[in-house]
Amino acid sequence: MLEDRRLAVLRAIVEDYVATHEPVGSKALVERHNLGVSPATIRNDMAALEDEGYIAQPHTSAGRVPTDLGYRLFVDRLSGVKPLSSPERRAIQEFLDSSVDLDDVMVRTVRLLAQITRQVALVQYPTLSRSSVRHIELIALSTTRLIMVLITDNGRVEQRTIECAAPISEIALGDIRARLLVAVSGQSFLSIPEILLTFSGQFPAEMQPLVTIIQATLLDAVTERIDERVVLGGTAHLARYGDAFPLSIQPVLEALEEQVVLLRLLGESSTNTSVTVRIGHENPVEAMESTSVVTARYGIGDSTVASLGVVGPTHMDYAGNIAAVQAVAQYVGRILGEQ
Amino acid sequence: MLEDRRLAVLRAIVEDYVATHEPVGSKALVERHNLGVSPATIRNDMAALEDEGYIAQPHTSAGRVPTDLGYRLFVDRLSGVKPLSSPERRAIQEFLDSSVDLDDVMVRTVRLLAQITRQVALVQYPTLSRSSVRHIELIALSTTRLIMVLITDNGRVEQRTIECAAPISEIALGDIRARLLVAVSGQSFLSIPEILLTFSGQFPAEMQPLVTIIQATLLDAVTERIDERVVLGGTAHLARYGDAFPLSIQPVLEALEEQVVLLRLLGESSTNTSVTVRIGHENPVEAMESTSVVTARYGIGDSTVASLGVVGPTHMDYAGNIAAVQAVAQYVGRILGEQ
DNA sequence: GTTAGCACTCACGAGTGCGGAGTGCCAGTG
DNA sequence: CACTGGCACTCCGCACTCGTGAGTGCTAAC
Repeated sequence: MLEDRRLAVLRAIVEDYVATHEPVGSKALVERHNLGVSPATIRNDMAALEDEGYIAQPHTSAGRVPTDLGYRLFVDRLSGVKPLSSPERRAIQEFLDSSVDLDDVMVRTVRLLAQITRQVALVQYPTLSRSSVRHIELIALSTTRLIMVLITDNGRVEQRTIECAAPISEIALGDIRARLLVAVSGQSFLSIPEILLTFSGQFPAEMQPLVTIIQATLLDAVTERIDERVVLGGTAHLARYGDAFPLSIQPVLEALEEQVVLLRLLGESSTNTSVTVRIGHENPVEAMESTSVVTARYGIGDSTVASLGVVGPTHMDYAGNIAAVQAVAQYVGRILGEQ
Repeated sequence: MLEDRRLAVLRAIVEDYVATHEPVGSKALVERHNLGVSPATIRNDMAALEDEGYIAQPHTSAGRVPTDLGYRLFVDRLSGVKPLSSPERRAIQEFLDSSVDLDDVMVRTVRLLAQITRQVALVQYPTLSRSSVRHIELIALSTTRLIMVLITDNGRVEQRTIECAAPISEIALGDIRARLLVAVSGQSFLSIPEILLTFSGQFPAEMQPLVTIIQATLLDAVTERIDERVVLGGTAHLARYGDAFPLSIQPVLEALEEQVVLLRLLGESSTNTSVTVRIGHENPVEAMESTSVVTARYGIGDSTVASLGVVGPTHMDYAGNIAAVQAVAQYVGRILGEQ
């Protein structure tokens, strides 16, 4: 009973603070929410909540502000996910349905997510590690330069240019291309390194330099670059909070320019729950100490393919963002499955 | 003589204002620059410059600030391009040399440009209109879905997925692929529409639906999407000027998320001079009224391929940015030519 | 054409005072 | 024992004042 009210107070504080971005006091709290008690009682609860570390006051005799821990409790225990309205759902579906290729799906998704959450959105390309090779192409661009194009079964296209020391023989290249196609076509990316182990044996000595460099490039493409691409959108939303945004947005913008950072933000989401929320210092990136990240995995069918999510200030609308991220992840998975 | 000093005064004002971001007064001016005259004289010149619209004062009895017109004159008449130091040049070369493919060149270029200018950088992909087709590939991903991959002679890869109403016949697809390859291979993008006019005639009636949709997609790819891609980097630099940045950075960030805007910023650069500078209201985009854009074209050999540039506040270091943009454009052209 | 002097303007910062929102504590009540 | 009303206290934020100084325009002299 008592515990219940404390939690209700925390919830009310978070809701008010998210709405106003201003420290919230006991009196305002009882006015806005109809908790059936007096401000004085609320103050006692607040004092307790502060002792436990869920809220804090910026300075003496100011209202209370939720701490990271407070948001954590709020997210874990209190907030029911509010489902999107059906017009919203229809809009998502229609918007994503009109995509023409994978790039387009990614770009549209990131825009959509940024727009409905009014936060910075991240969308990771389907990971290569779960994909298999649909086609591989080797094409000479000049006498010493060729391009390798790799097409996955879910429509992702990877390219690499290769610079050769010696002039490329068209015949040798055709030969390698044909045999490589047979060897890797339909194979999963994870099995490629093993397949390549014995691949170069079938070629005569004079072709070895070319075979070797092609092989190395392919190996590099299926290992090094796995999971690499993340698209980003809606950075303008960061500027929406004038000075209200904790500190400057510069370090945040800087961090968001690093693919590595984006991958870390998205990457380590747990697999058991559908949506992962990382609040403030819980983030694995230092510059993101004053932001929260909401991510979800999306997949084609049952297999997990990649993650997407949003980044915003810790005082974000968690319920809304969680719902949006979840819904968009669902739809993206569906779209990719359909195509 | 008199005119000369006026220009020198304008130059000094611009330089000081760019350095300090604070209105500059007559006394400070004679102290920092050794113009051989007294503050009073400078004041007369300032009054004249203000009448002509080159400078303005934020409020009565404050120092002067250059207007867009002032910057324009400064750029046109006064600033000598300061060449990059040779270590800088070497760094550029080395950094770009280690790129593995076109995507990589673009990403590295935008990072490099953002880093040396400390501004937002834009780099446009080589335009398709000047490219020709090196290879085209059609690959079935499922029974009703196929992917078209287009490879240009400068290593750019374009992809499109195609959804068919009826199941795709592998044999028909192979046939179309072979003939399409013969028809468009080596042809310039501009000539593709013409070539396609008579292309479908050689196929029997039952293959027409498939041929038609492939043809339409190819046509779409070589016309609609031409010039479309611009990469962006260094947005964090916008946040560097606290309140000093004219107004909020939000509209600027929003505008920079639109590919169309980026293309307009880059696109209309004049061809006769090597570098184009557009100052404040000279920009074709409303949200960019308080920013300046420095762009240059880069090309492989003599043919113009695309543009790159930087975006920053009007009070930017024009001489430095012009030099950097010019140098980077040169090196990118060289790298793309080499590969 | 240049300079020195002078009166004037006005943004800015420091200092002051006050109101109000908020708190903690304590004593009283069902 | 939990809740409430009351009270003293803190301290932020705002408005106001005022002195200072940088900067200007004008005029008269060189």
